[in-house]
Amino acid sequence: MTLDARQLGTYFALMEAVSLLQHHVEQQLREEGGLSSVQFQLLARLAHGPGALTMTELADGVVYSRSGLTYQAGLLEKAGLIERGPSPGDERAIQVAITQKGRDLVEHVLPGHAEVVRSMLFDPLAEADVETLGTLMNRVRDHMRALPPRSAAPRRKRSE
Amino acid sequence: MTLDARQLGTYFALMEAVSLLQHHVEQQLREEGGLSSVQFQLLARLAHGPGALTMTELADGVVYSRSGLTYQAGLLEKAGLIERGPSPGDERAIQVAITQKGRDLVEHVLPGHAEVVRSMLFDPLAEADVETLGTLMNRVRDHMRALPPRSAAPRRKRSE
DNA sequence: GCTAGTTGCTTCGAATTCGAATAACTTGCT
DNA sequence: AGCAAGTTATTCGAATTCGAAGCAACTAGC
Repeated sequence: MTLDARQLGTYFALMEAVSLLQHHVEQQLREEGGLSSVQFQLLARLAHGPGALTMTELADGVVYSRSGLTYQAGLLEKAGLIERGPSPGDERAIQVAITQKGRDLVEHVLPGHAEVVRSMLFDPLAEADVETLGTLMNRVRDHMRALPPRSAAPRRKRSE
Repeated sequence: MTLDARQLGTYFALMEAVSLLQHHVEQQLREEGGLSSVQFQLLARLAHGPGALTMTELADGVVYSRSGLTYQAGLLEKAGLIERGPSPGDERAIQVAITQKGRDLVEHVLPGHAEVVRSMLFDPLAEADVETLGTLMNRVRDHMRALPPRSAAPRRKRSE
């Protein structure tokens, strides 16, 4: 089963565009905030969310390995942007919370970040296109999230 | 200038979906061919193109740093999947060509690769959606490629 | 044909990433 | 209770990445 020409073209355009966008976003964040893209995503998730999250919840949101998250959390904590504390319910879990300094930094780089995304991604799209793209990618994203984890799906309790 | 809610939702869905897809593709390539995503892209580009490419041409296509490409080309050559030779016109350029073994490997992992992309990305999309997505992303990609290069940093005075 | 500047690639060091192994804790089963 | 199995986070080593510096070859100007 192979992909037809149209699918291939769509696939390549999608991956290349995102790759280019990622690259530019990375540079903007580095220049204006000294942050990597991953660090910004972590901070933004913490800043936007209601309260503290555990390491696992954070990793799930960013598609990151746990060990990589430990490393980044160490850097962010050393920089005073987040704080780690024990979790009330579960002794082995860690609650990660953003500090005021972290919030300030996110606020500081956010305009530039938004500007890069706007000028690169949304500039060539009409308003209706943005909605269309959003609808499609939300559908795709939800579909991907619902797929069984690749390779040897550990048996889960029956559907819930 | 900030992004509105619809733009944000579109942006997040796009990045997350591609991230998930990347992750699964990476696993499939590793399992079935012992290749990283980057290595596969390089081989695929060489296999599909007309003939040999220079290192720079290869790097441009994959948005990779030159030094990273040198490293990967070294690995691929050691594995016998590509060959590096002098370039006719320019003594300092390197012509990179794929070997038969490289072609065979690409052919071997291609079906699985296509299957992952199909089941994750195209499964939830109707035919018309694929065309729509392709049209939009091609437009975005072309727009991004046409933007002034990121490296032209106007102000470089922060010497710290 | 010489010298300065540019281009193509590689080498080097530092930072980041992942997976496997480990430690601490929780849950389930008998 | 007590032991086995699962979960959560970290540490460790190996692989990969990037940018800066270095080298060799080309180009332009004199």
